[in-house]
Amino acid sequence: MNLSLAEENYLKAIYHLSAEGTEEISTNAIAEEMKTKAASVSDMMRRLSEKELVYYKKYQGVKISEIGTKAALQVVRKHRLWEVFLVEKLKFSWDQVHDVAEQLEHIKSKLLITRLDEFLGHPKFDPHGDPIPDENGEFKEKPQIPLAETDKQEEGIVVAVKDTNTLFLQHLDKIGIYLGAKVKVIDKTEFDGSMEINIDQKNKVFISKEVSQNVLVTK
Amino acid sequence: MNLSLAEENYLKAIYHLSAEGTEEISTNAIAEEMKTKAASVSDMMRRLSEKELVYYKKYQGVKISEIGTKAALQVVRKHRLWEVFLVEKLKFSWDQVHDVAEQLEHIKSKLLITRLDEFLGHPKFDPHGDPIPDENGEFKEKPQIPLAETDKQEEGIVVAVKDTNTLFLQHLDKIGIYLGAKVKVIDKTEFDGSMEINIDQKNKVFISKEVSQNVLVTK
DNA sequence: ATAAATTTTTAGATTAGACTAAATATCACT
DNA sequence: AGTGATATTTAGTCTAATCTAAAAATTTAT
Repeated sequence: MNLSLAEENYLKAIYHLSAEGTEEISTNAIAEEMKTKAASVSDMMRRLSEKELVYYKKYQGVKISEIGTKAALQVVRKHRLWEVFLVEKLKFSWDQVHDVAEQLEHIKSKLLITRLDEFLGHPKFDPHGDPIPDENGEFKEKPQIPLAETDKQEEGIVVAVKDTNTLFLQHLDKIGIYLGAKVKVIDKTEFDGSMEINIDQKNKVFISKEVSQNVLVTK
Repeated sequence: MNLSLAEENYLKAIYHLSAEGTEEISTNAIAEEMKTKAASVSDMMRRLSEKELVYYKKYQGVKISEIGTKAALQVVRKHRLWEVFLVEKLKFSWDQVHDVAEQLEHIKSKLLITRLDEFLGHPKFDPHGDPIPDENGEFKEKPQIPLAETDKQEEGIVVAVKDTNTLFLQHLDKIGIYLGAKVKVIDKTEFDGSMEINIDQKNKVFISKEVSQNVLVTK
């Protein structure tokens, strides 16, 4: 199936919205995600529906189809492989990769992705800790829990962030939290949700609830 | 200046047509190069002219401007850097790179190109032997002469091809001619322009005039 | 259960880019 | 210089994607 850039972006948005909960996605939710207007979304849903990439009944929201999911996963795969390339080979920092990967994910070439995947050594996770689907769209999640839910004295490896907002990522850089960092909860304050943690058995830092809820770790 | 994909492609085409001879490019020549119709070209020339990327007088052909040249050279730079990446890092063959580089050249990110250039070790020539312009659009040609004009007993290194047609490149692969091959003219036949050459002091092959005119060498 | 608020869809315009057919310029030749 | 051939431009459509404003459906709240 040959999809336009806009179609790929809509599918990806719907896929992501589906992933985080409900199955039936509202027109407004998509409009917000895509930073466009509801009218444009309605229109596109009609077209995607004709191509059987989504199930769509007027006023009843939309649900991504099997083929739609396949297509979305291929875009996600490309996006995340490029992110690995940008960070590992071209030394981009966390907050620089997104916009560029957003463009690169639409390059159409099977061979390119096969070779890129090989070149990078078949990575299973991108620099934010998100899993990279394989050629068939299969992937497995790392079990991830918010740092906020980690108990005192417990340790974990930072594997992902929930919020990928640039300001947040820059804040993490500043504190010294990075992907793969080993963190240990030293102290937790119940009333404001803040905590004191130890990074790589070196730096001790205080982090707010906002931070601890958005940093995901594995044991 | 923010250019659309179509605008970039037109500028590149005009730039390439300018490079090989005349300054005033005809509407039809551009239409042929772009595999589109003359009417579409007229339309685009009007728009590029408004943006001062080309000088255009109705019925008098078009000439690329300074800013137009700068823009075209940046696209060429990106195209050729990506070609180096595809061939050297991802093991693409000569004839596989073009279509993909054609897409990659439109990715917009200054940082990406700076870093890619570094990663590749600031290459000066692409895999076809064509020079890669630097950030300012500067580059220098290797002195290149068609193999056809090389005298008997003379040697040269294959540095470029004139024709980048897929069938031609595949033919070269088959014969055993590649970029960087050391060739020596063993015999030349005047009446049909064919010649017998020696590749890397090993294989002896016969090549037609069509081939010898399109393979470029340096001494 | 009905009115008010909200969400979603439709209708109608707009823009970039391409196309065909028709009109107009230029060129080439006697 | 005039005419036929060729090249180029204009005019008018088309499609994908977007938008605003208006209409219609659904949800919420009294």
